[in-house]
Amino acid sequence: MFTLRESTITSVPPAQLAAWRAFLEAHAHTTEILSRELKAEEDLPLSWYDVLVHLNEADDHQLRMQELADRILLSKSGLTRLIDRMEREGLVLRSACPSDRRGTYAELTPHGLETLRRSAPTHLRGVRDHFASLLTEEEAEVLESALDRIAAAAREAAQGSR
Amino acid sequence: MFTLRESTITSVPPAQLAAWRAFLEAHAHTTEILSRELKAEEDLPLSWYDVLVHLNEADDHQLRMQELADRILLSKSGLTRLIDRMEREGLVLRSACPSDRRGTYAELTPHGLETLRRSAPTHLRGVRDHFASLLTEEEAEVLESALDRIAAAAREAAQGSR
DNA sequence: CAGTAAACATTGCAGAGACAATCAATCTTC
DNA sequence: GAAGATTGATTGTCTCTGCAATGTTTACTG
Repeated sequence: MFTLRESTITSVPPAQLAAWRAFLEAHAHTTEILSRELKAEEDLPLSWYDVLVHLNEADDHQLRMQELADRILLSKSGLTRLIDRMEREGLVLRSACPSDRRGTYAELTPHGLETLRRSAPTHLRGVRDHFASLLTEEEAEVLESALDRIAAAAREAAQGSR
Repeated sequence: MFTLRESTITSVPPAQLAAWRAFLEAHAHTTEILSRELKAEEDLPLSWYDVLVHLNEADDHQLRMQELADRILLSKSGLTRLIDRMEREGLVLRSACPSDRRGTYAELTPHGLETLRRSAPTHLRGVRDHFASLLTEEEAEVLESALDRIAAAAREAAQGSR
């Protein structure tokens, strides 16, 4: 009889499984805290901050909706609504893409830039206090390279199923 | 003049900031993929799987609502609705706590246990393929200890604000 | 160059979660 | 041991998100 317990077939080594669980816990807790702090101190949702950061890093402070959705890891429709809300508050604006009339740019406004500059210290302090300062230099390097590898693999795998 | 740029005051070292970004990316992509795979192959939401795992690990296959909510990192009301849905499908059931009549247990049913056993290989394979197999033994150990530390600190910090 | 296919963004809809208010039971304290 | 505070869970309501369908524009193909 070829009786094997399922757990034998698809097991994950204990150290790796523990790493996976720690990964989930750490993410849930840290993002929760950073989100609360940003909301409490700057009245800014973390998702808005994320949009501001990515637009600020882009050429001309603008990005195509599709591209921005990919970068902040949100669905297209999710981004449409998010930009709706932020546009209502004057943090971003939509502009037509001249070369492709289907396309739309989301663009940072001066008010959006100012909001980002005002909020960044709060967020960066949070990242430092709740994440960066708890890592040694060596650990940070290991995390970065290992997690980059994982993110890259996942991005490719996701591409296939989309 | 004591003019310091804000970024000087609250900066995060590049290696740590890169680690933070890789952390966010890796989490978003891997959970997305695992969730899709579990949904596609077992028609089970990841949040349901998570409940099944934690109940399975608990004594008598049951946990107080509060305790379960803490473990799966969900709000109390969120868990109430989640257990509603799972109870409707017969995967769990509610039972009264004998010692405290305010309390409610969520308890694994045989069908729930069977569903867990059926789904576990899919999930574990996903964790292995998209996470564990991409780490060396040393990396896994570093991740576990570093992320445990971060999770523990965040848990304490969150406790204060609740 | 006509006709189909693909890409971009938005909209309708429904699922899922958080917060605050509520109800019931237990604990505290005088 | 009664009044008030606290705890456990649920419910009402609102926000956010994803999926599928839609309208519009562009790209491909015979």
